[in-house]
Amino acid sequence: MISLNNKFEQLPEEKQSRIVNASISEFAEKDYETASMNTVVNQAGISKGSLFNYFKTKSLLYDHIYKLALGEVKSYLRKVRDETVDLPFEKRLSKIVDSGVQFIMEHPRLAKIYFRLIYSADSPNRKKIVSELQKLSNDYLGEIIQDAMDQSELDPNLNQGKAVFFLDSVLNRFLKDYHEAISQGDANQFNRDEWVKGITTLFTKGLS
Amino acid sequence: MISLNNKFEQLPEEKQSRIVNASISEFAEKDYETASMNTVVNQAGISKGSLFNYFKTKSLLYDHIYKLALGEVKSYLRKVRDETVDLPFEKRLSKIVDSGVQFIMEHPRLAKIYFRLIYSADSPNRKKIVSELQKLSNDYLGEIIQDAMDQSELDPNLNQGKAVFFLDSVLNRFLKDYHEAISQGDANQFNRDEWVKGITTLFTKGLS
DNA sequence: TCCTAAATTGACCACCCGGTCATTATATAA
DNA sequence: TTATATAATGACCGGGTGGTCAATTTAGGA
Repeated sequence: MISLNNKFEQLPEEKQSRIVNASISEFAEKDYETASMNTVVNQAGISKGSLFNYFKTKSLLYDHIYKLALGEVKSYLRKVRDETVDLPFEKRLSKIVDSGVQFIMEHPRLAKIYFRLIYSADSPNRKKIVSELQKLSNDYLGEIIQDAMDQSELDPNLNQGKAVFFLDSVLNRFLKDYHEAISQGDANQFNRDEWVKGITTLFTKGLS
Repeated sequence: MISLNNKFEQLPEEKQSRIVNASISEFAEKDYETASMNTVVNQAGISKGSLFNYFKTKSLLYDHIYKLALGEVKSYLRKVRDETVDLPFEKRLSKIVDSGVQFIMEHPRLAKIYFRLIYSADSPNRKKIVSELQKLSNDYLGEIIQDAMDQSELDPNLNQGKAVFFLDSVLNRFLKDYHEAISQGDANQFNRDEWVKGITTLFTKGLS
């Protein structure tokens, strides 16, 4: 039952990674409709027929890449969650932001695909993908907020869903701006520590 | 010196609005690269040659539409700002959200172009446009927060820039989700009043 | 070494794109 | 009514797209 039809997975790893690499670059640079299979094959150094032999359609190639990106994101989230279970809320939040920033710096192209997917984008399975990501984020941030409530670092009676929504909004926006700043060269107009302190204060005491 | 070269503006209004209408639909439905001039001319009921006579390039047509959309947004913002100058922060915030929701319902296609532009999008002058929008929003929300600080509804010592960033993040995210929910039919999972109360509380007292 | 089965190739297909421009239709003034 | 200037048309162009498939190269067992 293992690997029925994916000829791609049978390929030597070096060739696989050439293809994956070229695909990531292309889907990071252009949105789904505009990304070109011709560019991918040229950059990967294989023939067009081969690519369409490995992936029957453009949509299936995109699927492969997106799942790969999502897997990376998930493992990052899991790692930071597990590494911070017994830290106080503020420290935890700080680590989350740090690891987000780190992910962006280590995988700028995957980050671009991620943001392209979340905001706008008419990718093949957009609705399904976005709701999957939504759930992922909800579970993840929900857990962290719940922990903070259990430890009485946040009001135990607060509306968890709303808190998650606020946190998610601000986090995503920060990371998106950060990513954009980096990919335009003029990075570190962002003081990360100060920013983290700001959002923690917002959550625990408000702005007043 | 008035209207040197724009043959478009000389057209009878009915024809203009047919073209504008078709263009808005197309740019709302597809992103810039994918949007088709052929679709526009067919939907507008004019010939291709004519459209390219009125607008020399696709990019110039997009410019026209985008400026039109931005004008509508601005007038909305101005209106709600002026109508709420002497209301308390919470009421003011509530009105802002309301007017955002109202705009989305009255101009769903313009809203779609707006969101497409802000997030992702490889539109011709993206960088310039986005920074213009950023400035608009900063000035607008900055003014409202400054007023609240002056009235001691918010801490007079708080970092205004940061406050604007938080508010902008949450507002935009809310409106984006709201817009998406509406355009998928399953609206009003959103309790607007409760949501407004939530964000006001967050800003004035935090979540704890 | 030869034969065969599988992997790889790139010319080719139908289609669509933004943009052009010679031709045609329309409005206006004489 | 006719001559002329202006507006509108759509066939056409070069180029790019996702996808196909007959022909070729490659690999491995006998």
